[in-house]
Amino acid sequence: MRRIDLKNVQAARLNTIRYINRQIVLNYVREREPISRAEIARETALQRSTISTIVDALKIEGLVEEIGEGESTGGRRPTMLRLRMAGPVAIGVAIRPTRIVVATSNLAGSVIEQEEFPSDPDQEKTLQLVIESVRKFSERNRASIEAVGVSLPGLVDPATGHAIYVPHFKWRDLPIEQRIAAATGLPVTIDNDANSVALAELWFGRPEVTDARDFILILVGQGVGTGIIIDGQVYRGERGAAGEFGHMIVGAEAPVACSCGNYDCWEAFSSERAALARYQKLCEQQEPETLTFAMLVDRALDSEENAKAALIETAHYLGIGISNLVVGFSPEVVVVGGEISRAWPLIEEALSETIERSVRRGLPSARILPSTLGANPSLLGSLSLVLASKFAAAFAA
Amino acid sequence: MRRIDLKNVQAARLNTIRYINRQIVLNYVREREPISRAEIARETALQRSTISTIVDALKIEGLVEEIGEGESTGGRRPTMLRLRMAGPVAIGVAIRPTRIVVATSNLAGSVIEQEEFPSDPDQEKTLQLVIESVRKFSERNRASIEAVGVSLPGLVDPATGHAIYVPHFKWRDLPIEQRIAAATGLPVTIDNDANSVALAELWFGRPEVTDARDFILILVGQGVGTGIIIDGQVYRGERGAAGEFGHMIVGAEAPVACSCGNYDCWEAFSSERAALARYQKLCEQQEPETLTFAMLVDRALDSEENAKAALIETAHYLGIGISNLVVGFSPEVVVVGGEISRAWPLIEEALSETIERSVRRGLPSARILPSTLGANPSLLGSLSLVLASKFAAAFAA
DNA sequence: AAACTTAGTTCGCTAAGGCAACAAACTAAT
DNA sequence: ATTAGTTTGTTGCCTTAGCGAACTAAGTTT
Repeated sequence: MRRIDLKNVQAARLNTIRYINRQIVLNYVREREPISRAEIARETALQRSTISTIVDALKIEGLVEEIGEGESTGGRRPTMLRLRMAGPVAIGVAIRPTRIVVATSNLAGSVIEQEEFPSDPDQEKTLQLVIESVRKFSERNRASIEAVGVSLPGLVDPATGHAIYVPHFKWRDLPIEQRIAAATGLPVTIDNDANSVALAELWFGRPEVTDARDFILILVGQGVGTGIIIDGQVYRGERGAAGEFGHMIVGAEAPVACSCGNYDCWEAFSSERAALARYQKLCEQQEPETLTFAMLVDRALDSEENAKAALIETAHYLGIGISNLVVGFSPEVVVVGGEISRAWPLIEEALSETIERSVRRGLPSARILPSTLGANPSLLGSLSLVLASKFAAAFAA
Repeated sequence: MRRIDLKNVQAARLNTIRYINRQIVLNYVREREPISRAEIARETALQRSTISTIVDALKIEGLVEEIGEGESTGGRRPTMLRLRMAGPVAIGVAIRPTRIVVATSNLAGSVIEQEEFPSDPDQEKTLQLVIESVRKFSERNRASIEAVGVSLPGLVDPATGHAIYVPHFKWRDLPIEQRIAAATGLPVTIDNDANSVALAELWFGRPEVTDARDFILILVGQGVGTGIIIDGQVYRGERGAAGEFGHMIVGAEAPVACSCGNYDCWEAFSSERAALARYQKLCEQQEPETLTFAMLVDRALDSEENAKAALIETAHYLGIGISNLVVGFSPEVVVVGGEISRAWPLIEEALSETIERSVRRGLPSARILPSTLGANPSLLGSLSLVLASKFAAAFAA
């Protein structure tokens, strides 16, 4: 029941019907593999002959492959289908404050080759490092690589391909999409890291998340980012500014300054930097500046009291912001991503406690879950920018 | 770029293509009337022959009519089309705390006949009054009336057709959709009043609003309701609980109790009841209990100082809640509806002042506009429940 | 008056799903 | 072991609906 947007709508052509059904069949193969033609026909109520024609086309395109026969249920045994596993199809570039990760993956999102290197303070040098790495992977897999996805820790306009403002690198209005596309000859998609990770959760997360049509991802890192999924797509709001919840005011006198310079933003209370600052303060005797957040989590998991206290206080503030979002969106799920999710057993209680406070008279409360995307969520996010576009619906209304 | 929901998706059939194009053509006629077949063909890039076939079908269905010829642009003069104006097609029922309005309208949402009567404290009697009124209109327009829309001031589950909880009437889990449908033999759609009014703004509001894909409607009445439009559709969240922003905590010691009994909800600070309580307090000498909010607005417009002060303080709290929502959703527009919008010149400053406070570093701020739906927004809302379903896209992904 | 233009219709063509029939391959009962 | 019944996948003809070209109607411009 969506209002048709006449400015963007595409009328249906004769091939539209085939395109729609092709995407549906492709998604059945992706989500229910291994699956037979006959079962897809039963589920979609399309004719078996129609499914066969579509599967033939998907096989020729290299998206789907047959993997032998399944069990008989009283008749001829079905031919089982799955996504084609071999061959890298996407390159993902995760630009993070200190380190940059570039990798190739197959259709299912499994990483095939991966490379990691530190960023350079100089904008041009960092960009050149990225371009060289992408070019290397692309040349090694001529023909099979179709596109590049790039995730950035900052404000991004995916429509124009410009990085509007990336605090850590002090990038302003950098046309990074065009730069990489021109240098590699490949199509490039860029997005904010939180949006990318939200997309990765939507397509490659645990079932509770991928089954949800509406959820919110909180990405805790140097800052705090949010990615909002509504009706199975990233919600951007006007000028892509939705998701800038990191700058919600949740108090005063935060332990560190926000990336925007203020001391009252949610990010200044809940980021990895905030947790580290709390730990430094608790320890009094000076901890070295080189202490990373990963090390802090390790110490907390080793039951070091100060480390645990710093994390729990950070989780408390994280919870305050989450409760604001839950009241607003009534999402099915809230996913917390970033290094902090490794410490889930320690912080879970502090998180849910704060959120319970905001549960009001019978309104459903969302489930709070840690991310399951592993050590490099923003890499999977950047890959998702490419992979999701192959499976998503780009049709109608 | 939406993820396909395999549990709800409908595969495309041969007639899907026709249905999609039919809805597109219908919406061109609605939004751009008067318009010719040839112009629709140019805009959609469909063949003139295709448009002609579709328009013929729409004429036979009684949705579209010809209204003579337009101006020549150097060749044969075009035949202009518009929505069929004659004949009521929808019945709308706006159930409000004190009065109930029932009306018929044509396809364009113009009210044709209208009836208003007070509600009865008894649940069954009120329901019987509504059913009798609907039946009268329906019998008077045999054949042409297609469906009934009902808007309610409370928690509603449009999926099951139950009024979950309507505070003013103390209705709990009332299957009102089935009751009216059974008694009148017509299809019935129900929804929350704020959602219905948001839908009316989306389809029948001023251009700044109907052109927006994302906006928020704030409906100020006995309570404060919110309707959220995202990507041209009502966002409901899990179990339809999105839009219950009225229960956001924005302070303590509100002038009146919220419908939920608490004194810290946004609704308790910003509703018509809150404004009346403020006025009573300012006047000290007892104002009669029968003073309505409409009278308060009239007095304020007559420059009575106490009335103005009560409204401005109410607007101040209204603004606090709105700024929370703006930060979260980054909508293009926020529309304020209800009696209070009549006092716009008085409250505009108080509203925008509060909202400016929350505008952070370059993030776009939404435009705040009064509703233009007239004296009975929830009536137009209930009619929209029927009319929108005729024009909306119910296809694909 | 002749040459263009634009609008709307007619008619055969093509793409793609529907449907029925059929062969292949299996299970289960006699 | 034979026969009957199921399930899968394919083949070929039918129908739907957009495409495109040709045609008529009705205007404007030179």
